[in-house]
Amino acid sequence: MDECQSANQYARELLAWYDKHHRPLPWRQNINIYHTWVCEVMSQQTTLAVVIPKFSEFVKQLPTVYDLATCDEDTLRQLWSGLGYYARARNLKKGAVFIVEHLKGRFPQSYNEWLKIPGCGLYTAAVIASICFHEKVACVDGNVTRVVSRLLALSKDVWSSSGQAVIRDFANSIISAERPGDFNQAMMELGATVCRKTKPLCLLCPLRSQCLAFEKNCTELCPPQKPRRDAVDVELFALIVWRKPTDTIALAERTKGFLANTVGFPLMSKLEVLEVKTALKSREQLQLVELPGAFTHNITHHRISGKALVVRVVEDSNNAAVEDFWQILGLPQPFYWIANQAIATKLSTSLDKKVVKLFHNTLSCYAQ
DNA sequence: CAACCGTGGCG
DNA sequence: TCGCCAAGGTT
Repeated sequence: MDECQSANQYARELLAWYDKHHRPLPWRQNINIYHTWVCEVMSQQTTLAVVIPKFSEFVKQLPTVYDLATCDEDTLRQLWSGLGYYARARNLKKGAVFIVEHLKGRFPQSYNEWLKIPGCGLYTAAVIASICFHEKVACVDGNVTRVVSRLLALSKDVWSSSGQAVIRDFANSIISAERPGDFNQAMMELGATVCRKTKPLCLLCPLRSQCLAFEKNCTELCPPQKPRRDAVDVELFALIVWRKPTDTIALAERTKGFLANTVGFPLMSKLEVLEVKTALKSREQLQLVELPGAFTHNITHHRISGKALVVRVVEDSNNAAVEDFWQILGLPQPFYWIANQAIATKLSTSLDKKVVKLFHNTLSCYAQ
């Protein structure tokens, strides 16, 4: 029963600290399964400061799982704009549709059931199950990994799947049976505010007396740095197909490469730009202009230097020429004509917003 | 299992 | 300014 005693001590100290010091996050006001699900998916791989306003707007516009399941894609994109990893938003909606269509709108009630929901992995299922259903299952995120690796003075291999299993097993061995949800949130809160990656505030830590890394004075080595890919430079071109007479612009659902499955300007390599130029030689009604200026944009480990090309459709009567051109180049389908004035409200990704800014800057230059 | 994917904020 | 990073999941 030694193990039980010490486990209780971890949880007891941690929860006492949490009760006193936790931050008042909007989704903690009162427990709501839908809110918990949305905020946890939103919070994946991002920072809470960014999530908080986005979360509030999201649940204001889509207050229930029914609203999410039936919302249009454009609304979803706008609500997710700025959060990145758009597959999370698509999966969230997929999950809502699944819950409405196959579960009669009744949320899954357990860890194992939540694991079946799209975009819901070990972490998210554990958080939801513990907070909403008091299931005794520990979540493991970057914070929990850091806290546990220090408690146990683990200075290597905590990020691999086997290492994560070790972290998870330990967290499960000390989780509070009475308040599993608060325990999980407390571990993350401790990692975020006290047991920080750099300059941890050990003197304020409720688990200090049980922390091996503190005892050995090796918190800087625990956990080891996450392995990262080397940065890669990429040159990218965005295609702005512009029907000048009607002042409309083509946006497409990109199907591959960067920002796949999002709507915006077709993106291409320098090589593909050459194909565009060749295709345009025999089409006098389409004029190609490279916009002055450039933009930079990072996507994971890619350092993108981008330029924008305008394909100007001179005569509006010639819609067929564009269709033809689009198909020959294998540009992403389907594509839509959007009024130039409304274009900013239709774009969701940060990269597309940079592109359109370049375009509008140029237009205003010519107007003067 | 390693690689992949977006973004805004911060030191 | 710029590299690093943050409440992961999918393939």
